[in-house]
Amino acid sequence: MGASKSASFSEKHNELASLFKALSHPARIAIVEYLLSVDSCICGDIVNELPLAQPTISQHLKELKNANIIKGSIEGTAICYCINSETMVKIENYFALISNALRNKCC
Amino acid sequence: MGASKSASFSEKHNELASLFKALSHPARIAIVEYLLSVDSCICGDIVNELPLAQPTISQHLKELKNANIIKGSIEGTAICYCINSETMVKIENYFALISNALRNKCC
DNA sequence: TTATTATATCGTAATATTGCAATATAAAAA
DNA sequence: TTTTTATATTGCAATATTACGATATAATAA
Repeated sequence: MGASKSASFSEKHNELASLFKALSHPARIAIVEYLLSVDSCICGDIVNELPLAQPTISQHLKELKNANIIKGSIEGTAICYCINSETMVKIENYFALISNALRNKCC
Repeated sequence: MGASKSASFSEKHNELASLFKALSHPARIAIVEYLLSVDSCICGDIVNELPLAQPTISQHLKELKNANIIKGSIEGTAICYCINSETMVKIENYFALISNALRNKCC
């Protein structure tokens, strides 16, 4: 048989896994960090920042958008992408919870 | 052509992506949360906790171990797995950094 | 020694991801 | 309108992941 027994797992576990999957490619990490590094959200030059062809970047942006990690809004001809801080805080809180739980452990 | 242009990206971006890739499957999230839920690290019963065959779980454990998300030590016949809190704190700090950077943004 | 028990590895089929050329779409500029 | 510019979609080849049966390994129990 093959991939994806996701139906066997809880909604919560699947959602978390999807979030991390969106961040599981160096190009997508690079996009997130690039969006963090620029002052405003006025983008449209992500294609020139990465060593990938335009369709590939478009695909990565789509995955980040589907995972709610970035938001995109039409700005004339270009599309303005920026990071969805809500999602970032959500992930931060998850790990805060984890490392808090770990503080009461031996190991 | 096909997958993985990872050589084109920075070491840092590849490392982060690998970490998130290790967490990008619901079974591996379930393993992490199970390890968090048990009091001690005495495990060996992860196989009974998940709806997957033993070789599949062994494979997932290997990936989590390779990513330094869990640690395993031999405990007689069984192997005792537990979460590597250092790595968890590392990820937590990364997102703290991100949401901190986002506080100075408009969007 | 011979079970038994727990985990790992191998081999392989099913499926998913990645990357890009070609092409489509859609808005602004000429 | 036609051209230009920016982004999205399609189709497909290369590659990676997922899952598991069969089997190997390694430690303890009988």
